[in-house]
Amino acid sequence: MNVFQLVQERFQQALTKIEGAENAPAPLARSNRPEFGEYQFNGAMALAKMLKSNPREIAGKIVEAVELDDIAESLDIAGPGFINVKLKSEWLSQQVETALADERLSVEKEDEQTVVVDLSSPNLAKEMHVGHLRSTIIGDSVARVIEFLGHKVVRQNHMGDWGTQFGMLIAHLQDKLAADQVATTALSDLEDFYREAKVRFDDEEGFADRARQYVVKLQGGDADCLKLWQQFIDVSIQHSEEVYHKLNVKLTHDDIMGESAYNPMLAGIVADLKDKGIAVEDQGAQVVFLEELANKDGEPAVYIIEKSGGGFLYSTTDLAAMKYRSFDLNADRIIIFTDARQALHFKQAELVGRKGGLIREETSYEHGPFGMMLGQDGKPFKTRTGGTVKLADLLDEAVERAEKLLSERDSDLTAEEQKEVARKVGIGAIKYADLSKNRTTDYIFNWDTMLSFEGDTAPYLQYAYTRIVSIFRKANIDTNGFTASVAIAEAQEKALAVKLLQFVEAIESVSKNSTPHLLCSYLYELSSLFMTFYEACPILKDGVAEDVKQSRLALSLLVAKTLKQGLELLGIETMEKM
RNA sequence: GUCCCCGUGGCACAGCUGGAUAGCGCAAUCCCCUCCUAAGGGAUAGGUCGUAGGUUCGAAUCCUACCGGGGACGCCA
Repeated sequence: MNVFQLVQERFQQALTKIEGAENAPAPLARSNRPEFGEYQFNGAMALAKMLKSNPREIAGKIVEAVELDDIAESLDIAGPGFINVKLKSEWLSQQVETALADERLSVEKEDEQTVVVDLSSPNLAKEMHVGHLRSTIIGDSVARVIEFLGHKVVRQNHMGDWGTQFGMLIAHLQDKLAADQVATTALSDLEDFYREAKVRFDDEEGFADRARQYVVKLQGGDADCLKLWQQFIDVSIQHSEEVYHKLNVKLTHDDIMGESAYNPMLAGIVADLKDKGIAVEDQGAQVVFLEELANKDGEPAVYIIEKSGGGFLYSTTDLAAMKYRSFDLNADRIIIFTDARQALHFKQAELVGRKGGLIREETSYEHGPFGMMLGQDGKPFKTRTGGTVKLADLLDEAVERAEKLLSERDSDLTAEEQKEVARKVGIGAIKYADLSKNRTTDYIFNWDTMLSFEGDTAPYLQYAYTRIVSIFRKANIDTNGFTASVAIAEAQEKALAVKLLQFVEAIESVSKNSTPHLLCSYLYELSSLFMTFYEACPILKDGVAEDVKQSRLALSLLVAKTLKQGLELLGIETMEKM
């Protein structure tokens, strides 16, 4: 049950009964003040203008026409013509009871779509660093949400396993082998190996050309190259999977669909686009000129799909991926999470794909951009020694800090339990710090903010959850199958109930916009309202009437269930004690 | 040069299709643990929403210009 939608539909219906307003929009908003009720209809003002009438008069007509008696206790016209909807406590109580009895917490499934989510996509030539965090966890969360809403989600880890950098690595490895050095040792620290190769690529005469030749050989299926390449891939994938495990991300080996997987399609894509007259040869390379993105002088933008020396680029791979996802996987939506620098690339890719029939008309192609992580100095994030921060190290640090905090406080947890709690808190804090931001711009990485356990953080949400579980434990009541009749009386109870029913609104907007931060803020607000309720409305204390106690227990339990479900959709774990 | 993104209290951020007195967290000051876990609650202080125009009954939100920051723009991904 989506309350927002329900109320909006009722207003929409009401408008059809008013002459001249039959097709008018029905703008509804959530109220920001309790005295204005829970929802407000803002359409009267615009409508009054359209009908050349008085807005408050129009509002009066709408109030008369709208049928909300079953759910609203009052409809007030305020200010220039706002219609404030105050929901009935009895109705809210009943909705809470219904949601509590429903495994899905009253979240209905949507009509099933096939949604391809392209996430994480690390560059396998390097160890995962902090910059890979966003694509991985934002993609993971959005995929979970869409799945929860009843869709078929195909996760695709578009690993960077096929570009120029592998030619570079192979060339370097070849030289090391020729010099009788043990290659497996060299591979054990991929990061160093990559750095060495990169230095040679940038500085050493002739090395870059050799590297490029290796790429062509690799893409052409040369057996020796493939063998060396495989060595890098295996080491690197194993490393990524360790990180995913630590991060509690739902990505498996089966989700890997790296760039190399599209290799057999690349030549065909280019040939097809040439046949259709979309791609042409220019300066030795195969390119598509895009008039749609021309500058003021009429010069079209250029999208290169094959290099002058032969050899394909990530643009070619992305076109192949587009085709595969749209036609073979039958995707209704394709959502790609990468950093914002690639925005133009994906815009161009879509233009080319649409022209060339590489994507079905009904497939939506969406890029979910986000900013890069910067250091305090505003430059790309580095360690004190100048290296990039490894993602695995960041995660370990978070867990260590949580462990330290836990060991400093009184606790009835065993050492083992403490460790587990610290892991969930530490990892949760990092993920939440990132997921709760909507920035498409670059943002400053700060250890202390990211590893804070106070305020608007994951531990705050986890803490709210444990508090509720603790109440039930103390009262010796099983949460499984617990039901009670709910009777909302206090303001804090009502605010909490209203927020609880808005869970579906939150996750639907996450699905629609691919923005998990909306779920973060929802869960934070819910927790915050619970904390207020918890302070103001005693549950187990002496003097609380039995029916009130039962009602408050039910309300609390629905909060716990919503928090647990919501956090799970963010990929953040909960615990019974902390 | 062209295009894209961003500019909200000391810091870090929310503000959905324009709506009623711009929210939240850190940090600051002050309260609250014989009481369901103080990783908490309550209160105070702090903002001409980059600047200037425009559209509108109404603008942080839409439009234009400018300033400032970041990014992308043919053989990296």
